Amino acid sequence: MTQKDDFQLQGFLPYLLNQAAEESSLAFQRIYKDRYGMLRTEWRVLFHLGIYGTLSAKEIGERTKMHKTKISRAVAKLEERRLLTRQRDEADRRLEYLTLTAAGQAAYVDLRSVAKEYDAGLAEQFSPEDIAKLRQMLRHLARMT
Amino acid sequence: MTQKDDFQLQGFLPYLLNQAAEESSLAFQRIYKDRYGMLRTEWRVLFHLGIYGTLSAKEIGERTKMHKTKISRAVAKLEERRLLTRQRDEADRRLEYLTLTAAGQAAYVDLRSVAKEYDAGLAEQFSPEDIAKLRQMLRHLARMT
DNA sequence: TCTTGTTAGTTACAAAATCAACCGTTAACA
DNA sequence: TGTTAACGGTTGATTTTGTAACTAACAAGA
Repeated sequence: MTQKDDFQLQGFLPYLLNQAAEESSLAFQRIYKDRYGMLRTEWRVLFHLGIYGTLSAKEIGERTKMHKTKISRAVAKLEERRLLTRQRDEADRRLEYLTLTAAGQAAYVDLRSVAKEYDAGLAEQFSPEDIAKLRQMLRHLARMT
Repeated sequence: MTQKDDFQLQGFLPYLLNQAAEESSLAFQRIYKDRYGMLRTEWRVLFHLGIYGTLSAKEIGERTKMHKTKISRAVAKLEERRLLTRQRDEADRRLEYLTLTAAGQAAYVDLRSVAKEYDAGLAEQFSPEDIAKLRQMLRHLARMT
């Protein structure tokens, strides 16, 4: 209970970033979980395919920095639920191209609109300049510059 | 591969925050893991006790927003490694007060100095005003205002 | 051709997180 | 009191993640 030293955990960036990330993901998580039974890994894959169209698992890995086993499992789940299909590349048979089905597209479009609204709700708590600055700094910290 | 729509995942705050949090925790994680075999839950408990002195598990939960089972298991591990001790509250026998041992204090002091340096390394990538603003916004998003 | 190495992706097993049920203790109140 | 609910904390079962080893396919050089 007693203050023992002056280190501020609330100022430590990795901690602060984690808390902010967790808190800010909570309500959105509930939506994709309740509505589609998805995990974080799964909506990420879904969004990448929704945004970029057909991609291989490898390309998704490069873009998300998720480990390949996570992607493999997320893809398997999404395929099982008929939200995406795979197509083997005949020129290089190690590769599989992943594409959303109509149902997958629909799920993506739905969740995308939720995400847009959700993001706007977060952003409106700050001035447009501050939010722009925040995004820029986060991209830099995430090495997504 | 084809651009299919204009939604920017790189602008979606929950995603961006997660990526930044993950990336910025990586090197620090390696240190507490390699040096003390700790998990994220464990260094968080250690830091809270190091900073605030004696706390109950419940108080740690309020401060960290970690689930009580996580705390229970982290505390058990830290006790097992003789980094903290428990003392039952005789007035309310449900409560246990947790305090770092000398070894726990030493681990805390060591990791705190690592954290300070680490944080400084992150912070110096931006101007002091920008970093202050970032911290403030993150605290707000984390509801730690 | 025949290694040897690398790559895309999967699988098996261990470690960790989550969730619900649980125990002992205290509080509320009929 | 006696009974019921709430609380602090733990445990066990299930789910999810992480780590390594694996398969199948391709590539490069001798």
